Amino acid sequence: MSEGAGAEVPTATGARARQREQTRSRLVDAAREVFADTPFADVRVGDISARAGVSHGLFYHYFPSKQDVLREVAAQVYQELIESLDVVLERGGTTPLIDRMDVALRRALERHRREARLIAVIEEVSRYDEDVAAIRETVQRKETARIVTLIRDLQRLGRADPGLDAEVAAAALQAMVWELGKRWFVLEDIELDFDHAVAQLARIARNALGLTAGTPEDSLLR
Amino acid sequence: MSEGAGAEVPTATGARARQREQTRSRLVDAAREVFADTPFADVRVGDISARAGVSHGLFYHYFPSKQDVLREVAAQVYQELIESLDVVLERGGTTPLIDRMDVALRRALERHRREARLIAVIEEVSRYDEDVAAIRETVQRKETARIVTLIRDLQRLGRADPGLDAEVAAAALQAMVWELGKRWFVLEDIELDFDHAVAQLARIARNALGLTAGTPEDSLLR
Amino acid sequence: MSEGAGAEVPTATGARARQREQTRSRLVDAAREVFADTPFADVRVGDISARAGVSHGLFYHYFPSKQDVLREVAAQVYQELIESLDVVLERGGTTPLIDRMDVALRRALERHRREARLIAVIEEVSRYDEDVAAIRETVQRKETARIVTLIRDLQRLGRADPGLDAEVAAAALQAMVWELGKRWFVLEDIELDFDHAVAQLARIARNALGLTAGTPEDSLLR
Amino acid sequence: MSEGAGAEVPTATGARARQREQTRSRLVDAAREVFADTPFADVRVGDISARAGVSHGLFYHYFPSKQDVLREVAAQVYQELIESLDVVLERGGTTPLIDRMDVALRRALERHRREARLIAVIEEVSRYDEDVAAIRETVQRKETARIVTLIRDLQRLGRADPGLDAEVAAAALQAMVWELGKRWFVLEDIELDFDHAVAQLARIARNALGLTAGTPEDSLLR
DNA sequence: TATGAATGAGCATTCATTCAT
DNA sequence: TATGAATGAATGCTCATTCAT
Repeated sequence: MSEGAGAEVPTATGARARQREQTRSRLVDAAREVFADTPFADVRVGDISARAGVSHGLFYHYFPSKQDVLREVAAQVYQELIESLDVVLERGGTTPLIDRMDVALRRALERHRREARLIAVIEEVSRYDEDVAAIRETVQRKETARIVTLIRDLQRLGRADPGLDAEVAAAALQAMVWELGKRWFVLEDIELDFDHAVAQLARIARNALGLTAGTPEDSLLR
Repeated sequence: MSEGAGAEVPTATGARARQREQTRSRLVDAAREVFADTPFADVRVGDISARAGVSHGLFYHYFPSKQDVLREVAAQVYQELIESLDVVLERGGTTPLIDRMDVALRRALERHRREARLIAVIEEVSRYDEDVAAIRETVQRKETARIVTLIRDLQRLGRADPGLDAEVAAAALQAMVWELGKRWFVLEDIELDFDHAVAQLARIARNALGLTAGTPEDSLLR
Repeated sequence: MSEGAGAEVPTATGARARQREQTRSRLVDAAREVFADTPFADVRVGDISARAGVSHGLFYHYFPSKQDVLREVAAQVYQELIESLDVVLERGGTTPLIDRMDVALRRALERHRREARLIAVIEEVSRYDEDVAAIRETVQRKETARIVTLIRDLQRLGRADPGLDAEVAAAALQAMVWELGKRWFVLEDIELDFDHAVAQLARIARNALGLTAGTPEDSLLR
Repeated sequence: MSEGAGAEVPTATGARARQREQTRSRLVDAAREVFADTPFADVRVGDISARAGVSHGLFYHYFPSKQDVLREVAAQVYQELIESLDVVLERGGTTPLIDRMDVALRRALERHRREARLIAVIEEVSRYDEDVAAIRETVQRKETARIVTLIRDLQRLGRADPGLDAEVAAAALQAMVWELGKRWFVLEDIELDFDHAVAQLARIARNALGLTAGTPEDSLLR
């Protein structure tokens, strides 16, 4: 055999670790699906383990409780959320300053369309679970901060209404998107063509900030 | 009949009915308090009857289940919500057209400040209880319709951005208020001076709709 | 009807209270039986409620947990134990001083014969349940104190070995009885004729204390 | 065979056996510690293997169940117990007959002081585990028998109360020691100076048996 | 021999709901 | 109408035990 005998133990360990990681993700993935489908309080641990295809008891080798998986799911979902905005909103990105709000809006709504149900559950639980609350708050604050920076940059360039309190404006725009996401994709109160709605929201946002049209040189402003 | 005069029966019945009504509202009030304090799933029927000062079993003389009281509470809260806006937004009111958005915004936020926790619970439950969902949807649609009308009136008078889809704009502004209410008063992510925030939000809303300043005759536009 | 109408409410309440008390005792009695038969850790709440002939859930209307019924049982058993000795050992009783040890010994062993299994369980649980421990300790200390008094009285009259530390001697005699009770009636290591054994133990106890034979006047010593 | 010389196999096997024995005692030692600390029913196999520093599963290579280690522990503890008395009580020992009871008492109490918690657990379990019961019974019977012999020897020499049934007296004295041991060292009801208590118990025992003082020749009586 | 992932049975506990009084 | 005792279904969680590696 060409593989050294000593290598076997680490390999075995590696296999174990891999196996462990796999089972764990299977549980988290199952939890994501279940949480998206069922009111949090009605989710039984058995639903999750069943969907993951493992025994009931095994759940407890990986998570101490139902709330704990949700924490993991929340972290995951929010991570994805912020990553998808980071690219657009980060200073020094490739999107022209003046267009960033538009692009971010579309990205955010796309993401909400996909994860709206989970987001709603996370928000619900964050009302009484401190850990989940902390995760939610951290991510939302980070997102708000990005928007605040964008608005201030625009104000500094004379492109946005200087009378706006950037903090309030950022919170307001963010709130608009999150709540619309919920009504549109979870509560399904609203029926709109996606592209039309995004275009309109972009217009509303631009109006709200008092954005003035860009000039050719704007592409240089990052 | 050996029992007292026939006249007594209606009186007795009246007393009964009054008593009944009283107990019923005591239960609803107790429920409002409990729901505002406790995650819906954790509320036990016993909590409500205990707070109402009646026996556990009596609850079931009035409501078939926990969800049913919530329906009643939801109807109540939403009724109050819409009434407080109706005065402002109804056509033919005394508030000048151009100022209605401002006033409505303030009113709405005041109401949310007071009932934010209940609103959050109702929204949560409406995700899986059709009846509550129907109540919520009806009221919100009514509110949206009012805003749509206002925006269209403003557009017709050449005071608002004619490029806006009034439906989308109305939904967006409404979403902004409801979500800010939750973050501000329930999740307590946001700390803002109430008057400053209201003024800023009014400015944002005006910008968003592209409202142009009013002229003296505007006070005639209702 | 000769009974006043007003009397009905208290009667009804009385009936309720009686009913409640009855159910409670049924549970306690059932618990006594079960605990005597089954290792404490193996007792399921369901065993108790089943033997009491009530539903599983009803148990929890009366006791917060299995340990709590045991506390009640312990209190009961120990109360009976001490009462059966009190009559003999209390100063001013009718039993001549010199005979008290004999009588007490017989009484105690009779009681142990009847309740040995429960006593063993209580002792076991008192190793890790503070409340049960407190009950056991209180009663045993009281019993020891009685014996100490008896020995001191005998020493004062010159009837018992003055070189004995009454505290140690009392503890030793008490220990002898309790442990023999367990080996004889629970572990069933020992097979003895009851009366013969009691007579022998009385002789051993008298020897141990160095009791000198009584004179006719002794019947006056109480 | 490509693996080393044949001589290695026995050596390897020897090493294996040594290793096996080592792991086994590590488990037994760990069990002793755990059982002394934790109510038997609350001891999990995992506690023992964890304290032994081996994996959970490995436990089952050595013992079929928790009860089985306890059997081993019980055997060990009781073996130590009887050995420490054998030296004193065995006929033909070096201790003068008349002093044996004293010495045995002290030895026994020293042993109990050290192992009281384990003894209590073993006794508890022996109430429902036949194997443990057998171990306990065997040792205690052996101990009783030694005392019976001693008492009979003393009676034969006219040194002890001839009216005593040696069987009952032996059981009574043994019971006294075991139970005092538990109350003193496990339940901690009693607080006594060790030497004082031992001296007193010796006096009580001597009284109980009616032992008369020895003469110089007694040292010859063995 | 050693590991620890996986299984599944078992029990305590809670609580909505009913019903005799 | 009002009470609260009684029911029983539902589910979270633990842990002994097995087994693939």
